[in-house]
Amino acid sequence: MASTADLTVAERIRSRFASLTRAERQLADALLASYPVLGLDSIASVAEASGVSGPTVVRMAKKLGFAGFPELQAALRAELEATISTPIAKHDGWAAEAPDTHILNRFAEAVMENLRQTLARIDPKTFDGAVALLSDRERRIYVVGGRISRALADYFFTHLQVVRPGLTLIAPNANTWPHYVLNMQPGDLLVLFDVRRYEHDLLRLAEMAKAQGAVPLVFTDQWGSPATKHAAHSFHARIEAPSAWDSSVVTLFIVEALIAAVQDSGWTETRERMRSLEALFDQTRLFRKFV
Amino acid sequence: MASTADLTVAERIRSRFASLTRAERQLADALLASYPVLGLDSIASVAEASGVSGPTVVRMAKKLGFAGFPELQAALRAELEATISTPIAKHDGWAAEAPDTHILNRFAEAVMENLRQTLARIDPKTFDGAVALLSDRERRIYVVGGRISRALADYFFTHLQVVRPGLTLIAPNANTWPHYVLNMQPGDLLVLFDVRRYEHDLLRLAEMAKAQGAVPLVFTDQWGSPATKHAAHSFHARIEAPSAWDSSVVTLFIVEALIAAVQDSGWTETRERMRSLEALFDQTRLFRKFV
DNA sequence: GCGATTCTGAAACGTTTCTTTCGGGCTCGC
DNA sequence: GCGAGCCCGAAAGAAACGTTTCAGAATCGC
Repeated sequence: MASTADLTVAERIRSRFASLTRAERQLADALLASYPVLGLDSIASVAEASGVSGPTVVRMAKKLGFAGFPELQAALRAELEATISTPIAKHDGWAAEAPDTHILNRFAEAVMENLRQTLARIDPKTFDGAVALLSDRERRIYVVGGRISRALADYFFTHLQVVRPGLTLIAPNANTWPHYVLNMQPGDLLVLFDVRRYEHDLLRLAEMAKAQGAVPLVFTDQWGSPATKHAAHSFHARIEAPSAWDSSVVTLFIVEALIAAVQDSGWTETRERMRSLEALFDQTRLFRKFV
Repeated sequence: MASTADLTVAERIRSRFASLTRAERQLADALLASYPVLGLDSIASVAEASGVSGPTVVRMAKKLGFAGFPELQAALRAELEATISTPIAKHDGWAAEAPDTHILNRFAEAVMENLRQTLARIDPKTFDGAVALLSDRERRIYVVGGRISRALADYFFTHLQVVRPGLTLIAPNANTWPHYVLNMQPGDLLVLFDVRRYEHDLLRLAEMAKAQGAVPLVFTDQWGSPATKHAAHSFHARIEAPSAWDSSVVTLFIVEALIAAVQDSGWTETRERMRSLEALFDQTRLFRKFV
């Protein structure tokens, strides 16, 4: 059956339509009419939906070159997968002069796959919900991270601080955390970065904050920090990498996208704040004018 | 079950993710990663593909509000039928349930384009050269970043510190920088993060360090920090984003790939160091054992 | 630390599904 | 009109599938 190996099920049906019997044509019509979903159902369902008997379904599957009906279904699933989720990590995006096995290209492949799968998991409602919370100027925002994710927390804090007031970066030392909780008002946000290995203190902090009426918002990995149990919203970034460590690239992506969205939601204010910031920089002559 | 009756399977998974167990999360992740095709396969296949057991699949189906796995499959087929008529997401890898114009998808497009173009520009020789320098245990390494890129410098420092000794994170305050320069030996590395707007002090630091015999290594954007003039190697990450700020995602990508490469170059030593680190963590009981 | 609780997969079980058999029914040619 | 040959589905048999049970393992709370 090598000749038909790479044809789709639909193509096989059409090409052999002439040699099909009456009942088989009736079945073929039904399959093509609601393609490919009907073919993914059981034989009994397919048979009933197309008004033929079970054996007819099996016979046609064999006529089309399959060993049996399950093999036809497998072919349908394979088609579907190819149609729906073509990997974005096409090789054209790679460092062309390095071999495929170079760490750069292996890493690129992993990161693109992480991004693709993470996007498939993000619920836009979660995203928009988080944006709404972060945009609410009435709420203070506390930001905290773990050992590795502290840099991400720092990044988040630095950027959002430009967009809006009322931010606090919680110090790394867990001993001081109760002090922050003491100041939290109901409705305040606790933005918490926690990727494996999850830190117990962060879970405690989330619990304490929640008890105080604060709203936890968690950035974590695909497995999920235990703190997500208490979270109003949580973001799960896929972090796999060809390395002894996990990749934070996708988490950073989410952070940046969130900040961009918050910034959009109050753009006139943000613009004003950025202008003020520019003026302050000019005064301190911290930066060169331009390059 | 009326409340969840009209949710998609994907939505049900996401909304109940927090209440899933470890194995169930692993399964949920796999299902969403190749959604919806994987879920249309048999329990045995799903279980194997996601590395869990059959019973786990059944249990999760029930947790999601279905009578059993077949009912979940039926729901998937129904979804597929409903969406199959609409043109399938051309932009594979996007958040399929959000419109193309949603900030998430616009950001994803920008980041992937950044990654592609950056990879096309990276010379593997530069990369390998930097790896060789960073792997040389004879050289001390000083790490410094600008206002925004400080978080990246921090991240770089934290990870490389596990891989090898001899790292110093330079404090943000430029006043103290001459002290560090004073201690630099010829051959030492200065890893410098500088994206626009380029900071004059960082340029000065690079000049001073070079005069002392140190070797500057610069992470910057596509336009290039002025400090690249003095650099032994420089990495230009493309940083465009649909936002008022630049994206650091690709820079972080290069950082992680570099660290992975350095780690590979001295894996036996790295492994030993990581074990020691584990032991230290165990002693301080800073982390929970696992998920 | 040490029980109580929860989680998890191997194995057994019952069910559904797929396949084959086989005889009635239909078509077509003469 | 009549028989040969093909088509078709009911029913039985075979295989795969989904489900439940249960005991070991991991985790949690004290």
